Amino acid sequence: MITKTSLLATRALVFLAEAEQGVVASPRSIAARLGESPAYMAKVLRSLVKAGILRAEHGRKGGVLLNRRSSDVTLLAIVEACQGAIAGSYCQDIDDLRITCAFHKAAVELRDSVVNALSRWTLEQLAASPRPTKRLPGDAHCMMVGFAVSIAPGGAGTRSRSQKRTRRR
Amino acid sequence: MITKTSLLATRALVFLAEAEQGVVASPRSIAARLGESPAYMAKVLRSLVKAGILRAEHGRKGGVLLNRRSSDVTLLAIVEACQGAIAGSYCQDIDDLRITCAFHKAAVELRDSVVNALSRWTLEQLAASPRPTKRLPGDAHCMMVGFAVSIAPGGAGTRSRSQKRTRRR
DNA sequence: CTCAGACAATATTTATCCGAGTTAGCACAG
DNA sequence: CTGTGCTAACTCGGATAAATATTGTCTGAG
Repeated sequence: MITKTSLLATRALVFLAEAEQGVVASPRSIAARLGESPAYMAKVLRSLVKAGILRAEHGRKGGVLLNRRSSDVTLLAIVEACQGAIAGSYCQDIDDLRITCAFHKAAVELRDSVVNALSRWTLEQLAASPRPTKRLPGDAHCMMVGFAVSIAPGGAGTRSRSQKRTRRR
Repeated sequence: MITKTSLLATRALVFLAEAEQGVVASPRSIAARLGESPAYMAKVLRSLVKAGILRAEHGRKGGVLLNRRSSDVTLLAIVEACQGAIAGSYCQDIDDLRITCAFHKAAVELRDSVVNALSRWTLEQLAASPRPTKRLPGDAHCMMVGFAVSIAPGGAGTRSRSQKRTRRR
């Protein structure tokens, strides 16, 4: 539902939101800080620039920085920047729901639920509490911190490939 | 979000709900009626049997029939039968949300939104209004009727392969 | 450093196929 | 009328294949 790309984008944005205002960070430094692949990070950040969430600075000391206040960036905007628009409907968009099948109505309701849930959260809120406040029970890990857990349906916890390859600091 | 497999399962179940009570239908006949591939239909129906939504009858005149009242079958159960459990959370399941990061809280809220939206709809409701009541505007098509539309993010309408190959009646 | 892709690797979804087993229908011999 | 054998139509549990999507890398130009 939320892809690994969207999660990485969120983590990068939280990192930038926590940084000093106006600080320009390069994809390489963000990737190093988060323990992820620089090439992949660059790609993800590009889609955030394209969506207007980030602004890029060219040149030798270039990189990216937040283009809006973190209170103005919703989780919906982040997810849509990475995954594209939340599916409109499972029938084509039709204004008058009275004439559609019941399944269409259910699909619209589902989409609205997802959009509402994602819209309620902002980058500011995510950055205010970016990590667990205590040690998680058992061998649970927090994905915002960097141990990837499979989020496939019925997901079993596994290390992502990038985790295996990229040395964490 | 809702895969093509889940959609096909829903269409098959609506078909069975509309049929007479207790009627056993074979995958081949359901596939023919819905204009889909018999082999794929058989596979989809097997997962519904496994989930207890349908019951199978062996033998020459075998097939499937509803195992519960249609008012007791939720859209959530159908989707989970096909796609697996709606992702628990993007961190491992943790009861005490007070100690998790904000993103975890958002993820749990998102999952709950999806589960709630899907739980609100039953097979009975979907079967009560299985088709649009009027001709849809433009060249829009209803997926419950059988013209597949791409539901990928930013989806553009396309014919599914099975639609191209299987002659509709 | 960014950018815009192209490309590659991996994973998931869609779809088919197969052998073993179950059940019913039918032809035929007795 | 009964028993037998064959055939056909089904289920089941996977394995396999094709198509699509996601993750991740690379390159040249700026």
